[in-house]
Amino acid sequence: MSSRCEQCIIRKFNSLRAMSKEELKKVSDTKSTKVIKKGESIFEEGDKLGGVYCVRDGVSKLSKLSSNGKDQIVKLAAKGEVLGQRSVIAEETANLSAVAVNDMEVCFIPKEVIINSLHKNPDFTFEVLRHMAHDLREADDVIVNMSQKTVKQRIAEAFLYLKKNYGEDEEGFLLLKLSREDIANVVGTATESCIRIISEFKKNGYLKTKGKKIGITDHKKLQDLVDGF
Amino acid sequence: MSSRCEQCIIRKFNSLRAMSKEELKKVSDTKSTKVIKKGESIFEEGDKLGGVYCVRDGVSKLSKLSSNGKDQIVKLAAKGEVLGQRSVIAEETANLSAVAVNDMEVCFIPKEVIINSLHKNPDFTFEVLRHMAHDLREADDVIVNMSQKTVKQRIAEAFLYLKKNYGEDEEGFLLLKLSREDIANVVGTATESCIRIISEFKKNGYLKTKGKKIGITDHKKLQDLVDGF
DNA sequence: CCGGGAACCTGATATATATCATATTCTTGC
DNA sequence: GCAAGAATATGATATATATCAGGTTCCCGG
Repeated sequence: MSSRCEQCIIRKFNSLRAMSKEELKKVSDTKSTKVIKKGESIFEEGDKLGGVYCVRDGVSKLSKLSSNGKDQIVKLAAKGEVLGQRSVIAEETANLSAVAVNDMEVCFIPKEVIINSLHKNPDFTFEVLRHMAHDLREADDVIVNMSQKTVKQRIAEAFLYLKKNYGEDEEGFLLLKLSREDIANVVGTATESCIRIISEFKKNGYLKTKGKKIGITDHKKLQDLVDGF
Repeated sequence: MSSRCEQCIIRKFNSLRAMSKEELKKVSDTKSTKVIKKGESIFEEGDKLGGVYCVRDGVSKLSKLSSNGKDQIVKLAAKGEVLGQRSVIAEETANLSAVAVNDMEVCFIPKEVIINSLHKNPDFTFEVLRHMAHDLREADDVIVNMSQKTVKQRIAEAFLYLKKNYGEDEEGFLLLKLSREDIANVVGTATESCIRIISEFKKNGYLKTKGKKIGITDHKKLQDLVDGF
């Protein structure tokens, strides 16, 4: 259960890989592993975070409650991603809530260890910076999509994204199972609209369903839709 | 015209302030100052940037062309801000275009100098990181606003933002003069819709105009609108 | 295996916003 | 100071999407 960070393969995928042996030892000695069940939250918008969370398994949705009472999902974070980094660096309370989409296992790393390395190890700092630069680009792209694409296009794009990032099973169904409500909250639309469009895609032969599972049957048509044809 | 960075007051407002004396000297020796006239671009989406641009005067709009042919303005950058940093750090081509909203003066700093400092000076790297963390938070907030607020709310918010960040003259007109089209592109709506809503706000007594100048006459009402009343 | 609650689905209708068309007003170069 | 083009304004209409209301299906705990 509580293995050593030095051996942890997850680390290879995030900025922790730029840490020195000693730093990793420090992290490993102070970290604690937590199991988060589906639907539970890791932290909430407004929380003061005492550290960051390294995702070992499962997927988390990062969302923010709007004044109209709806939750906007800003990002999905899977294995290898580090949550709470931005807030710790900016010394602000959390701007987003992190809720488990399925059962998760995360490692909590106290912020002191991270901050210490940020001040002493330029390689690590630079690595964190590179990741954040990447996140910022993605966020900018989301802004453009949100304001310039139709709901239909955004839903099509969401499915392509889910396929690309989380894959599908042997039968061609998406591995990451999101509720229609979650998809609606990613895309920024009403749940009913989302359901309606999924039905339409099914009728058109772009998607298939089996129980709650959803699979892509016409990748190209979805892509064309996103590109505006 | 071409003054020394060591004396430049602008620097106080951005991450360059964390540079050492020697680093600043290096920047100053390699930088070049450029004048950009209103409407001209500093760089375009897709350009390979050879360095970053430190804004000494004027305001730039950072925008991205969507597949539907519309320009979405993602951010406005004024005196003290550094443009192109994200692309240089991520070693990617520019994701956004930077166009001058009014006459500008910028300093071009070759990327080698920046990258060199990023690898050697943890204070500087951390400072850049903090700025980027801040930008990322703002971007996340924009995503939520874009998808959850009405056009009317977003326009109201835009005016409050312009007042807060760029101020107003003695008569109460906004100092930063944006065209209706630009405002529409910030907010992500059609120019006609934007004009219509501005007219409505004028009729309601929230705004006043004089030629192309726009002023806020009822701050509270606009704020209430944004908050959903 | 059954009952009940949650998730999903569909229809009718309301509403916000985009689009198209045209008029008016500014602004800028000559 | 005027002509011409750009920016602003406004009306009519189309369309996408939200909202409300009532279903059906799924799935889990007992």
